Amino acid sequence: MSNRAPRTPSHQVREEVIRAAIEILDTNGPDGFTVRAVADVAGVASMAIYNHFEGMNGLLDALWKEGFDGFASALGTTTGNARSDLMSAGLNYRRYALSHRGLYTVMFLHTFKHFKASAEGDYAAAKAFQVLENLVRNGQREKLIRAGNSIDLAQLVWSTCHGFVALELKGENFSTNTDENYDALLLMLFEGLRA
Amino acid sequence: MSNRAPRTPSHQVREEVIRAAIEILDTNGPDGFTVRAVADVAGVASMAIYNHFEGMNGLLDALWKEGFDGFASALGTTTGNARSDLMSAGLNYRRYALSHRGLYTVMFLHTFKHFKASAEGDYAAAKAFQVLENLVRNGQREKLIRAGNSIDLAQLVWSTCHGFVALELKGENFSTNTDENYDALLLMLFEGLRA
DNA sequence: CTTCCAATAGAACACTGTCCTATAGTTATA
DNA sequence: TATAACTATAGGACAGTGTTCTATTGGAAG
Repeated sequence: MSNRAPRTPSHQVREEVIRAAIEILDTNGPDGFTVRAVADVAGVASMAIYNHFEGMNGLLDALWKEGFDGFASALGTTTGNARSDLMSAGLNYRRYALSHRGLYTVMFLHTFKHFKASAEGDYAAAKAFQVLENLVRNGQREKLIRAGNSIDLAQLVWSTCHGFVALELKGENFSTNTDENYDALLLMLFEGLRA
Repeated sequence: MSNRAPRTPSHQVREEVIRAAIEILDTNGPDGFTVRAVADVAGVASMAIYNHFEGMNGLLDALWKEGFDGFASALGTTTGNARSDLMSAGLNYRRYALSHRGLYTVMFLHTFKHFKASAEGDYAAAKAFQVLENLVRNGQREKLIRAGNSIDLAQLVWSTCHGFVALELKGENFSTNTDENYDALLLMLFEGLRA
């Protein structure tokens, strides 16, 4: 007879590992995020992380890519109205970050040991940024945002949203009514960038 | 005869350790930041970090406090003119962060394993935030900033500056002329918050 | 039914934070 | 000055890290 743990079908291992990794990061942050812990939660042998990814680094890169792809989707829900698209992008930025703490941690909040995003990872990040830049350009076309380098302006939007969310997730938020204050941040942003 | 390393005088050990810790964080970030590495760079036995601090956590807490104290000083250079005080606080925010990468990393950018700031650490952070809040209040008194909860408004200022700096230090800056774009960020901020 | 891929268990390595012990340099006190 | 108290040092130990290697065996394809 066999004492072995039941074998996870090959085609499920990868997604199980990613699901477990996100679960750990969502719940505990980077602290308990180890190869062995991820494998345990996934119900999979540690070696799976080396066979299906390239170790911890490869797993992080997969999370990075998944994170930025989802981020681009969350920001890019266009309705045609430039103003509401910009506003909802701002709101969705925070919404995505709060509902995907783990992925946002990998993308923006934590420096994982030895981790460096791959070329595809950088590309995914650049594509997410491009979504934002397009929104800015649409806003400029509609005279909602002032003229100027759209990359620079998009960077300002990104910085502003990220700063708020980063401090909120780190617990460095001294504001009491955080939701309303984020609305105020977005209004401030559009007021400060208007044509 | 003795093969031992020369002994560091007691009253110098603490500052040597802190100096070494900052040096490592400034140069390599959190990656090579280990008890043994800090001790080596400081020219001190590893045990010093346990005798003079409470291990790695205590060292991080000391850096946290030093960082926020310096931060408060950097932001709080008041000249009497509310407008220029606000503007220079914004500029000094980034200047401090860039010239104290290591401390800024401890304060805002990295989640160190098991680290939780002490009560005194939190107090130092709150005091630094208060400096910002006072600047906002002065701005409100001078009708440079709109009425409203000064804590919430200060949080917006902090978020905005932090977001830009965090992305810049993380290398997620797509803008070309970063210095000018930060100036634009501050102008956007004051435009968006004006009375 | 046989073959072959891959998921498993388990050991091993260097490196991490942490703690313990023993030694010896430094300082303070008698 | 001589003794005592303090503390910086060396070095080992432990449980966890990421990583790699081996051997076994479940399960799917032929």
